[in-house]
Amino acid sequence: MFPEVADVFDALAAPARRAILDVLSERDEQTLFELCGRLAAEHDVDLTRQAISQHLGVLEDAGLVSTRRDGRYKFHSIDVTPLRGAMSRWLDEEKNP
Amino acid sequence: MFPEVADVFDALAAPARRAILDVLSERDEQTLFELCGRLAAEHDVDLTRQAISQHLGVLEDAGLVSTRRDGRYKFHSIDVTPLRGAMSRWLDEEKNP
DNA sequence: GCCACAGGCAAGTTCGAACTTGCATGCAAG
DNA sequence: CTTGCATGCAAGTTCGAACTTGCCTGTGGC
Repeated sequence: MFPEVADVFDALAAPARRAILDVLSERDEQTLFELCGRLAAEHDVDLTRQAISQHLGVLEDAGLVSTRRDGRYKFHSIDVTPLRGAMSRWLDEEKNP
Repeated sequence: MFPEVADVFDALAAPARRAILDVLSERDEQTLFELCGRLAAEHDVDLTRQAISQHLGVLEDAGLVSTRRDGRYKFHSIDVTPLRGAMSRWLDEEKNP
């Protein structure tokens, strides 16, 4: 039930999803419509709302985005914790001669 | 002409390529045939030699693998430098309140 | 109640990465 | 030079992710 490391890499593979993480790293707690606007305006991402929603679902399944529901709004935030776990397999094995 | 950040994420997207990096992180300077053997034996990667070669090409284009030619042998080594550059966009912006 | 807004679900299309197959190249040992 | 091994190139197939389209659900304001 917990996100796998492979899901993290799959999530990072799409440029649109990396742009979403960029937008969320500037400010947390953004709604789907806010994200769509910022992506189109500042990141040259011209996708439909549904496409962005699907990307957010992938990011959420990978554990990179957490959500909070409030009425008819759903706020999205970034969580970089899985990033460290995914990269540690190569970055932690530093040569210490 | 230098590898782009997007190439790094594309390279990391395929499980077979992550397995290649795992094998190379255990020991550098391995040939294509050595890699094929270790991948099949220890990582459940059952691909043809040509497939592994193509994956190595992608990794090399991304700057994650460096090569050295000696006669009819080609030795491959891992280079984690592009990994840090690719991840810094999110991991470096740590909250320092 | 009704309407407008925020978001979710599902089926269909398309396009490219991944993989295979077959042949070509280059080097080295005999 | 011939033979065998390590690698490279190129064309073809397949399968799934990405994206769109259309409709549905739910919430809040009037």
